[in-house]
Amino acid sequence: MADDLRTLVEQLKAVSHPLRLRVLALLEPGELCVCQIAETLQVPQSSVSEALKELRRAGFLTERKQGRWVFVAVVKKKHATPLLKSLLAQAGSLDEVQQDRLRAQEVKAISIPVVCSKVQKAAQSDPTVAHA
Amino acid sequence: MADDLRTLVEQLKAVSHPLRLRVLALLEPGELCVCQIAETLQVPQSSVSEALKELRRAGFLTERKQGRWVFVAVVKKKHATPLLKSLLAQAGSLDEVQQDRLRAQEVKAISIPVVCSKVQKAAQSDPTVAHA
DNA sequence: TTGATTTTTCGATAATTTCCGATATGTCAT
DNA sequence: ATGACATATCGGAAATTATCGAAAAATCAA
Repeated sequence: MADDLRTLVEQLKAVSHPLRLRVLALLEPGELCVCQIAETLQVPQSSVSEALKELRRAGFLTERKQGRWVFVAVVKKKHATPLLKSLLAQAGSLDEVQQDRLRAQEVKAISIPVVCSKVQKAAQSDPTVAHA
Repeated sequence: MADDLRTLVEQLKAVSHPLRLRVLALLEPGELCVCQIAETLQVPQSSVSEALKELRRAGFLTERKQGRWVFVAVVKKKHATPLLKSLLAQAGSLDEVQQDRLRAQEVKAISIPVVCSKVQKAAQSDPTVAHA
């Protein structure tokens, strides 16, 4: 999939960004929907959406639409380049990533509609800080 | 060496750039001096120097000063992260990289002082095109 | 249909990066 | 010391990217 230099550079650019790398690493254990990611990482939902767009363009993600929400996941190992695999391995051992994953567990314990509305309200009300 | 997310992102940024990635891949087979790289890739010497600075900051290169010139090489496998290794493996199979390496062979057949003066003259005279 | 809900896209500013000629630094030879 | 040469750094204009609120699009439910 990275059969020329430009493509490889684009893939690297996709992950050389804190949020995008966190999102990719967050998804490794299993799929999440957009609002779950936003809530887990405490960032605006539109930022998550744009991060996902880049990761998709790079070929790192797959999508599954279920009703109104979109679940994203890392491509299966079969389709992952060696580079992606070792990137995930290396990222997976980082504290910050492990904490994100713990947080995702908590978020997954809440029903998706509740998480989504939480994210939406956080956007409306308070800028910078994340609700109460 | 990449024990936190920010560090890993910095390393990825270092290689998510066509020239920097080409330089890194070019050095895998063995050390070269700055002017050899500039001549091989047909880019201004200052651009090479800045590319090397980033790659060094990321911890990918080692340096050896010999007289007026500086030889750079990729760190030994012992000190390379898995990520760096698979990056080099993947880059090494790209056509563009292989062509660069062939060109480096030709450049290495010329004595270094001659190569260096060539690079220097190319800078003075003709912009964009590479002399006659 | 309308309204509610989730995600994407747009818009516009700010911040960062790229690029390369010109200049500075450092090193050798004399 | 001086000059020649290799590399590094600077300056600053142009291009790219980041960020996130606001608006649009898409989907479901009634």
